[in-house]
Amino acid sequence: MEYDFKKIETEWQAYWAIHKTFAAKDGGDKPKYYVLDMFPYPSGAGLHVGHPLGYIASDIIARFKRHKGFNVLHPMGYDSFGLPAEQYAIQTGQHPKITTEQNIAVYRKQLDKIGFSFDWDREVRTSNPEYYKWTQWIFIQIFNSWYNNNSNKAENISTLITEFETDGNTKVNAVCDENVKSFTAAEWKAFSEKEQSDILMAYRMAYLGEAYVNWCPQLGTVLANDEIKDGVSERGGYPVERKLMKQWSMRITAYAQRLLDGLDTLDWTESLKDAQRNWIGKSVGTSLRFKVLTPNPSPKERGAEPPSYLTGKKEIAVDLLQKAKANRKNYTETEDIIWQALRNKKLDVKFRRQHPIDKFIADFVCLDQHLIVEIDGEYHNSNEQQELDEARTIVLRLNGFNVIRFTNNEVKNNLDSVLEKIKQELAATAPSPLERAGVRTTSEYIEVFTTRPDTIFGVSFVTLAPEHELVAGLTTAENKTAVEEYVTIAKNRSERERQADVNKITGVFTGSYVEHPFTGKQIPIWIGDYVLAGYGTGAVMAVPAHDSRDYSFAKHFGLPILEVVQGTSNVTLSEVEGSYDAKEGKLINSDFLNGLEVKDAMKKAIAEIEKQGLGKGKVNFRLRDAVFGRQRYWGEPIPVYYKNDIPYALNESELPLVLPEVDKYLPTEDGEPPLARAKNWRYKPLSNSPQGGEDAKPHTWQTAGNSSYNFTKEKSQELRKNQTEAEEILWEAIRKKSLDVKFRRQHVIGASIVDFVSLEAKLVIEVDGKIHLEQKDYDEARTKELESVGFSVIRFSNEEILHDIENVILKIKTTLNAQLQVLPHGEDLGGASYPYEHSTMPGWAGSSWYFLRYMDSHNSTEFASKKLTDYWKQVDLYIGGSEHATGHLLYVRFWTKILKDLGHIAIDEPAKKLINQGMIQGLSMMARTTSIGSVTLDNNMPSTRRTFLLDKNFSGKLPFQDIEIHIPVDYVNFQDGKYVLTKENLNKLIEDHTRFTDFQFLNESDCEEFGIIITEELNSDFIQLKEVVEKMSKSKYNVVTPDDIAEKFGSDTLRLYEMFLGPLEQSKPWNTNGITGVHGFLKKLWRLFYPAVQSDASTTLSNQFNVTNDEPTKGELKTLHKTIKKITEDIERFSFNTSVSNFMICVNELTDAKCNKRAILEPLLICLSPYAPHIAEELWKQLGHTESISTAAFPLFNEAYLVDDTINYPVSFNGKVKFTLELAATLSTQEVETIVRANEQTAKFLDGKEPKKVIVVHKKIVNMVV
RNA sequence: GCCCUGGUGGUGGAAUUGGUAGACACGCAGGACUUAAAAUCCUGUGUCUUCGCGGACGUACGGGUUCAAGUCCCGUCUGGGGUACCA
Repeated sequence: MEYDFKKIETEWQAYWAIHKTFAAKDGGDKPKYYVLDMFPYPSGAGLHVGHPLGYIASDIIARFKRHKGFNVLHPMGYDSFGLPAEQYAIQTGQHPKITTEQNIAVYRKQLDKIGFSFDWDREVRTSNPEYYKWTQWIFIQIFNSWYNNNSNKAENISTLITEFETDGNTKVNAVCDENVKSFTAAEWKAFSEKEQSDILMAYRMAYLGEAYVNWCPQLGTVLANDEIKDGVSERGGYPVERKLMKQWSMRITAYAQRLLDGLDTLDWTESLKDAQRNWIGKSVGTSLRFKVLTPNPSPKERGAEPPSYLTGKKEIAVDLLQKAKANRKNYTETEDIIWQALRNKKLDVKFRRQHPIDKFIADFVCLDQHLIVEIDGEYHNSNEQQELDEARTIVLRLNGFNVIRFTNNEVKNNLDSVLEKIKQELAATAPSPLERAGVRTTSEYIEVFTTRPDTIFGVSFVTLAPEHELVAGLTTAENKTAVEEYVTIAKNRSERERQADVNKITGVFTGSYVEHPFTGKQIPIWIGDYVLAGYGTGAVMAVPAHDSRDYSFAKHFGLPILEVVQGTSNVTLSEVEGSYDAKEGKLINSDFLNGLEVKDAMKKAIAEIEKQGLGKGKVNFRLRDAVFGRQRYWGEPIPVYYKNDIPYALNESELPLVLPEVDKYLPTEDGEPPLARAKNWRYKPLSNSPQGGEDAKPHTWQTAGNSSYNFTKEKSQELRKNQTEAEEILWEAIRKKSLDVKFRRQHVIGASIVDFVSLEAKLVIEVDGKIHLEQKDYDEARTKELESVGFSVIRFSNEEILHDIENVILKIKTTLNAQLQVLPHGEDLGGASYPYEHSTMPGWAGSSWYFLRYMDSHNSTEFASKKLTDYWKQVDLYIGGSEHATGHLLYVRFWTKILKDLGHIAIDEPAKKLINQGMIQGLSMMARTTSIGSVTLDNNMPSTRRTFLLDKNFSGKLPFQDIEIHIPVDYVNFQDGKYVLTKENLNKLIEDHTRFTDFQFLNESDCEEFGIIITEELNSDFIQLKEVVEKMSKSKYNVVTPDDIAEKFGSDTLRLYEMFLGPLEQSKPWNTNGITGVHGFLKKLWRLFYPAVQSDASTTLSNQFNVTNDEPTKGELKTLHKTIKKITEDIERFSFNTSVSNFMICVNELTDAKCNKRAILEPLLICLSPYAPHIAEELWKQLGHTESISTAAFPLFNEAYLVDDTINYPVSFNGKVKFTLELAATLSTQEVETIVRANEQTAKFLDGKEPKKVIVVHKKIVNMVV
């Protein structure tokens, strides 16, 4: 019998499905093991060979652990909410639910073919109401919690309210919004409901807050930071803008430190942990406050005077300015030297050049200190000119300016002394900085965050983010226009633009100053968009000498650069371009910090800052709160409604809040999200509820008072656990028949507990047991009571349900339809109704807890029972792509920690061990083409276009441009080590794809016709193609599906080959070339069981099952145990590619030994079964086993079989191996040395010399140093 | 820029703690079987050199440590991924 993989694989896949071979047990004696894959988003394109890579690896582990005696949980499901299905819905109108279901069906079929050992009974789909009910429930838990810094965990919001009621918020130490005002208990009680709600919102872990968000207009939604790549949306690649919006967010920042610390406990790759560390971005520094000095008086305040820098004579101001401008463009060499020096030499004051003063234009002017520097050219030497100069000086002096003059030569030859003189002059004339500005200090402060408090004396300006709240207040009148213009532009710049011009330096001066906390100097306040509003305080103290960004800004605007840290190289900053950012060196020019090392200076600076009350040590995180709302349709509705503008969460019993139907999947005309289109989709408290009407609490259906409500609720929970057979059958049927409305069982209505109820349809179904025969009266009264609260009631007897459940369901359906038609909706209900939140949850909501749902996926009363989450605990092994490093993997850790804090689960990290599988890229096939003519779209007209396919190596001259196009990989042959497209396949391609209709190979007559000049002979049979590695995608015609491979070679081959390609974590292009190797291996394995035997007298060989019970030889046992050992080690370190090699070695050796012994082959099958389960199961059965191989004990290797009698010692001279020597393993190192020394070959290599040293490593190697 | 990774034959990749570099597989070359093809099997295959035995050189490059380096250390180049005015 030949190896018929198709038959074997189909049969075994069916067997596993029927026998539920891989169903996990919720308990038992075996230790548990939880292997999880990242569940896929079911896209329309289906699976390609890259997708199953990680699933195969996890399946090998799952199967291996089963062999090792573990109770394995290995589930699979679908992350089925998401943008693509919705985008498709927008285009086609097809409901995303349908698209998703179709895609899932395809996925499932593809997955089943590969033979995974998933426990499909536990499947989850995030878009199923039974699932997202609990996603919504978790949202509500998070909404109802706050982060208490004292206990360092999230707590129920009620503990905060209690706190408010007793002490106000003065003693509260919480993670909350920054602008929360303090209040007393009395004030709290006096607040209105709206005010209280607003305050609580500032503390809630899930909150509605105004923040700058990433808005994507094309997708019509906001996006989280991790959903943006390179400034455009990850899905679709659309531009993203910054926009101030009110949005649901999650206070993940509260967990920044714990998310960081938790990483140390995890067995994840260092690179992945690093990615998270970077994303969280902890930086330790200090906050520091700079006192704001009031702006110079505005012209208004001074009485309509022109700005202070307009010092020219008013009558001729225009002429002067023009002249000055001309002069500025037309400067002498000397003027330029001094100008550059004045700008850069940190004179600490601002100079202007060619500035009008009275009727003159002075060369350089410092307005602040009333100093003029003039440069005298050659012609100044004449007497006439000297007189003129003197007169000029007098006029300037009269204007209140001091004047100093330098000659060209002085500047050129001795710039330093010139600068020194200017300095002295400045010092002599300078008023104190504060006097100069005529300044009074204000009570305002600018608070900055810095990680370099040691460089405080290097601060030469302060920069605010354009959005900083003080910007408007600090801007002086004369800077107002410029600042406003700048702020407007900066605010509207999209993320992409900002990223694109990182090097473009922009900014504007406010006109105001702060006071340096230690020197008292006046420091200008600038605005620059290199400062981010959202990080730290939105303001920085700029130290251009020691921060590259500050440096560029200072250079660009000619601001002073003050060096305060001397690096080890002793090069001063003026000698090199750029800032010195390193955190090592000695402090200079820094008063009390002088001479200290950076580290010590930091400590001292912080101490001093804290002592003087200027600020304090502070930690900042780069991590931002996660935006949670999405203005999209295909996601979980956020279970919130608004009453009087106050958001309320739905009650647990009202969940799920089912996604409503809409006419279009687009935003409304007013820009509201799609959910706003839903008709009558409003929150409706019951009209006749005692607390109904305007003041209704969000309990809707209960008609009894609270005390009895609590009692009945407890009872209903008890009843749910204690159902009769008929009730159980009906419940199953109701759930399975998907009646379009949701039923609850043993639900409290008024004072009664009804068997089944649909709150939506207001329909109660009651099951009457035997006792009802005697209590008809009571039942009737009960029915009446229910009807009085607006419910219809139908009753079924036990018999009806047990014997004709179909009919019962039919009746329910009919009643339901009737009921729904008469039932008034929304506002018509009589009572009040309130709008729901129209945003849906982001994609990461459902995936942040799915690993918990698998533990208890059918639980309808809890997200997962405590018993089961305690049993399954953490995921033991999680496999998935590294692209989720800063998204999913951070959020899932966040939710796990919250759920733990709130007491719902016992673990605080979702997955102990995580492995990233590499990406499998596609191998595209490119052909060079040149096209002639044009395509006509009219079907009646033949296309006049002809496209010639050229060889990869085509050399020659084309009359038209050659373009590379993708050739579908299915049509490409691999021959003689080259990828080629044959004539035959080209013809097929033309038949199959209209796109290639006008394609043809180039021939000689074409060349003549179109003037194509060729330099080598044309091949008319095939052309060679160029291979390019890129992403697998339909448009690149390089997709290879697992189905293709399974069809040709079988799933076992596919599994082995995917593993054989290389290390799991490495990315690699898909290449089918080597697949014959692993397929051949399986055939070779098969032949160990079905060796070729001569049948009868004929010469033909046939394969008969032939396994003997003979005793294995020592060599065979060695082969087996060597393999067991290697495989076990390989699996444990996830080195699947080497496992496959080892299987090949083993089978090769056994084939050589013609081994067909059960004692060898049986354990080998178990080893192989995780990798190639179908063939293993089949041969296992052939060996006479009746049970599946899947739980057969994994063989243990016996060291005894591996011990060799002899060791083949390599003998090396000076580290170079010259020959080997087979010696008994029992020999000591001494004996080995003696033997080797005595060896004749040794003598040859020693050439008579005595070795200096002989090293013998026992059982390894001998080395002689000559 | 910063962080993380990798660089080994024609190709994918082995070499787990420093101990015979290139396992295993593909490809290629030659051969067997076959009318032929497929399938299967056998032999060879790092580079240079030599008729051959053999010899020399080889893990991106340059140094170093060591009896011994793909592996450890220092420096440089380079591919890939992540991240970015985060103060």
